Amino acid sequence: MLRIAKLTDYATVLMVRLAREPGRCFSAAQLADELGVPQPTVAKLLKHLLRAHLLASARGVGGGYSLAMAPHAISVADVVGAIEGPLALTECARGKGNCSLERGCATRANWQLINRALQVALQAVSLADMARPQLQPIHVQALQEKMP
Amino acid sequence: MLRIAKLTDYATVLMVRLAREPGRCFSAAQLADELGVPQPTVAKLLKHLLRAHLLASARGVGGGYSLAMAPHAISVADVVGAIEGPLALTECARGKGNCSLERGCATRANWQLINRALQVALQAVSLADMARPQLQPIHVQALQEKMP
DNA sequence: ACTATATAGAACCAATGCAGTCCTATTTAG
DNA sequence: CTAAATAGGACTGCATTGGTTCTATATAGT
Repeated sequence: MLRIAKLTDYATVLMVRLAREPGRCFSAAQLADELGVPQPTVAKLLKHLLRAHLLASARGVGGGYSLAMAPHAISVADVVGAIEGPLALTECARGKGNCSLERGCATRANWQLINRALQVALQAVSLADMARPQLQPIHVQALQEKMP
Repeated sequence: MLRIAKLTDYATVLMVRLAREPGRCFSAAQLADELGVPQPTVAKLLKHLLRAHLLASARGVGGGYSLAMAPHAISVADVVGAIEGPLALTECARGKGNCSLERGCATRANWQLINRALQVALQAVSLADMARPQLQPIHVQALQEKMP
């Protein structure tokens, strides 16, 4: 398992579609029709992505959504984060010790490192990359430099 | 989000505990008591881990569980896989196209690569590593060689 | 042989979270 | 002024998960 939510999956597909024509403005109905996903669901996702500042919107007739940044400046991590919130594999990985195991739980610090590795992996892939038919192998090297 | 299940978290804590004394045999009650997790829950997890061949068991009086392999030979990916099943971030990542987007979904192949990167990251960390107080930074380099 | 202590495996229940819908503003081009 | 859009909620049915319980089986010690 360890799967992302289905809605998050849709969101990435949406974003990749937008990334193929970065300037253009798409209405929710248009995207829903094109991707074969129900219109209300698409609309909801677009709102979420907007609030995360990944999209720009235009209201009224002829309005719609477009990318807020260049495709290469938006990562998969951004999209996942916008829909699912901050990445936290384990309960304790997001601070606030509501972990019943607290004392003697030596695995915590290690989970945070794994967490970080995952995040770096998702950040390494941009929408521009995803829009390409076949991505280059992901290079999560040099993790040390990115570590605090 | 993108979190592992709470039970999976428990499972790793259990396995790390066993990894600290690889030879020793622990009963479910013993582990439950030591970790502060309800006994039935611990028992269930141990059964799952057993079926995945990560543990060996001994029935009867004085019985219990112990690691089936050396701590360095069991990875976090093994433990996660034993509890949550095979890793598949997206619906389409696990074959069988029950993905409504099918046609024109160029993101699929790319998700599979991300998937793979994650798996490699989890496989790179063993129970022996987790048992250490502070893990070395994860090196998911040379991903190409591991790719088919 | 009998009993206490374990695991083996399955069935079961409650609750949380998620996918999806709907409704009511608000904005804007024509 | 109207039609076409987004903005932002609230709401609901369902699936998954966390957790329990029950029965069967194996084994060490007496």
